[in-house]
Amino acid sequence: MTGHTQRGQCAKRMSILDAAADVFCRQGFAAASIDEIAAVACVSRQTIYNHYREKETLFVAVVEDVMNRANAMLFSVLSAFPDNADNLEDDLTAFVVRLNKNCLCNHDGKFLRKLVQTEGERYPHLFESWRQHGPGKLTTALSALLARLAQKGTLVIDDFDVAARQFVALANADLQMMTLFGGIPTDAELEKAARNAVRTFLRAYRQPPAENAGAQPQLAAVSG
Amino acid sequence: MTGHTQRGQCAKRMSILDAAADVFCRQGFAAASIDEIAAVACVSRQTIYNHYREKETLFVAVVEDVMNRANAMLFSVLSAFPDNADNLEDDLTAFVVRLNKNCLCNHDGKFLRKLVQTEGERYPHLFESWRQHGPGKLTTALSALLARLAQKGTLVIDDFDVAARQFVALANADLQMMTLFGGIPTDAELEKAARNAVRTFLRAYRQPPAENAGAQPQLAAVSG
DNA sequence: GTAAAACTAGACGCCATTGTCTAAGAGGTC
DNA sequence: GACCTCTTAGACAATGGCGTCTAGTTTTAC
Repeated sequence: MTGHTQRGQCAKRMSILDAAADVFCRQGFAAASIDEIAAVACVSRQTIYNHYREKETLFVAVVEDVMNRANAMLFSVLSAFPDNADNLEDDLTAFVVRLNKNCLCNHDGKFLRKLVQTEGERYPHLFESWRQHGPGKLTTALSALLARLAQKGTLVIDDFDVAARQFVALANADLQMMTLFGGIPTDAELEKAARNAVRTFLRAYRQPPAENAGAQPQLAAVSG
Repeated sequence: MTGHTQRGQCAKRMSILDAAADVFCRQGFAAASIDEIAAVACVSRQTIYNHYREKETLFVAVVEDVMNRANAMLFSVLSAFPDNADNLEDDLTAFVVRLNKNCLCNHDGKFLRKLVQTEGERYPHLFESWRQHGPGKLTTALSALLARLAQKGTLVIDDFDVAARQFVALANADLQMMTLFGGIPTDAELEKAARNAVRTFLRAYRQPPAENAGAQPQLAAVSG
């Protein structure tokens, strides 16, 4: 009965979710029509209503689906944060490239950002979840990872949360304009943007080479 | 005939524009209804159709109105960019506070950002104009202003455009999350965010003091 | 005061969309 | 082949918004 019929159903469900994500992202919730979603998904309109009772249910399902994918990807990228300090600039640059490419500048990232800004006030719980598991998690995790580097004496950081936010901000500095209107950066642009970001970040936070010998430089100025 | 009737008409027009900006910003173009705009503006629906032929005309008028205000404000803020290098940290911090408060975190800034992201692909010319006179202008102008500081030997910058983008990115690093979901930062938060941004920017770009003179390595002045 | 212009309130037709319903087809298992 | 479930295409009522029109009221100009 159920069980093997599931494959077909599952395929339909995914097809619908993908199509709906596409249309919702382009049109926004209000302007997106079920008919268009059905057409894009190559599925009858009734099938959509069978799986998801109404438009809003579908919308919530789409968001959760995209969020799950994005969270998994973010976790995966974060787990490859450089651990040792030789070649820190190159390693951090590669990390930023992966972060931008797979989390912030890809389809899902664009969708979630757009969505939160447009429908965030109307669906607060949805936004809350994104905030905690998306960028919130990113900042928290990065903060811990930077702390690890600082503990090794590679970086000098007074406020890890601030540094984490600045790291992300710098990583996006060159791409923000492009991603804002939907452009997808090339590999070369990603590389260059990441290099710029990391250089500036390291200039600001890198442990300066011990000038006098065992001088502990820069006693981590006051945290705000 | 015309001329003095303008006052009443003009008041109505502005009232409509304000109300429409409010509703369009909250609901998005598709979900915004003329009836609601009329109600918010305390004006009959027909009056709206008298002034602006149809919904899209009204929308374009609103965007242009907000853009003009925002451009004027941006110009005003930019013209107060610090010129001399004594007290650079404090002066830059005050500048960033003004920039964030009056250009990026205020109603108009929020509206334009939201708008571009939601309707930008549907109204490309509108977006183009914003891009040139809004953030595009900001980056270009900042780039020139930073060059002026660099020429005085205060800052060491290899790529002014990159530095300008990073300056803006850092200025927003701590506020992005908040402004994303519509929150308006308090004065204290603005101050702190600006201070963090400027400190990191200066650590990365400030001319290092001559090393072998009376050098404390990098005073990174902690001021309050 | 009078005439013209602007504003209001409401009714109206039109169209797109949502969500339901029905009859028929496709695909699988027993 | 019989049966069951999922799917499809299309018809359907209901809703709501847009834009027009009309009749009546207020404001402004002279």
